[in-house]
Amino acid sequence: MKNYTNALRAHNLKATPQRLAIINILDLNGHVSLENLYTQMLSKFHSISLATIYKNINLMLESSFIQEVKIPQGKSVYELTKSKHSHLVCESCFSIEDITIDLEEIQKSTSSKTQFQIDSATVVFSGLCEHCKKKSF
Amino acid sequence: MKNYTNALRAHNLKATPQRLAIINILDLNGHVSLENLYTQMLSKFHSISLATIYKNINLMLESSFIQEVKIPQGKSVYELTKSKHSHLVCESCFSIEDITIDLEEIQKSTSSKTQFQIDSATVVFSGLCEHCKKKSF
DNA sequence: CTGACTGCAAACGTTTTGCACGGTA
DNA sequence: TACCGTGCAAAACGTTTGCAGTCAG
Repeated sequence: MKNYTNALRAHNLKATPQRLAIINILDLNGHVSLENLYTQMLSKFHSISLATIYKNINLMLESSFIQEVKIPQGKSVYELTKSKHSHLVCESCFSIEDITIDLEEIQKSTSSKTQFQIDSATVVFSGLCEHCKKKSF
Repeated sequence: MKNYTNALRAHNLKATPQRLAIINILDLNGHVSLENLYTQMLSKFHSISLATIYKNINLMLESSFIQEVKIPQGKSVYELTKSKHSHLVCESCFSIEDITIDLEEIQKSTSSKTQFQIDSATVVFSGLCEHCKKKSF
């Protein structure tokens, strides 16, 4: 289990047990909704406050330690900030996978077509994951 | 000004003045946040209720008459449902442009790489619009 | 004329805030 | 020890609901 103490300090955040637990949950689960995170935190800290969760999520968002992923037809989930990637959302089991895609060409042609300067791209593909695709027959 | 009465009826929604006004605002503005919509509605219906706005937005979302666009770093906006397209969001003036891009290739290669069945794609490019790009020098 | 829609007020769920206490560095 | 962080309670928001009156079809 990776130790995130120094990573937190590098973002000027104290390494409290609650924070380390939040990060570990994100690390293990990949993508977690707030209510899911709260539920998991409750099993580790029986008196954890929702306010603490919110405060930490917001602090870690501000310092870009984590990122919010807005799901088109669902609730936001949070993930540790990692290298640029896109998401696949299963509309049946609501699982989320990371995927790396090359948008270079599209961004270039879009930029030149519109004169818009593109700094970042958010891409979410929705459909059925491998498992649910099979089940749907 | 296009008349949306029949379009509403086709979705089993009565063509009330409030609804027609909402639709016209979306039509004229392209993309509108809830608070912006409420403000604009207030100037036409001095006693419009926020509840009415919400009820109508939700009904029109359910019938796919309109769609929600979740903006990565901002509030959701609503738009009339039109042919498939993506969005360019200016992080300086917060304007939103529609754009059509071809994702065929990327979807195909992503599908075969992951075994994920892709049914739809949500793409938002963020950056600077033509106007703000010039101002930023 | 009847069911659907509106506006109001209240309820609800989610997120934020203030404060006293406790823990990290 | 000095802040920063936590937990609690209350407040602030955003959204939904119930209801009585009104309107579109």
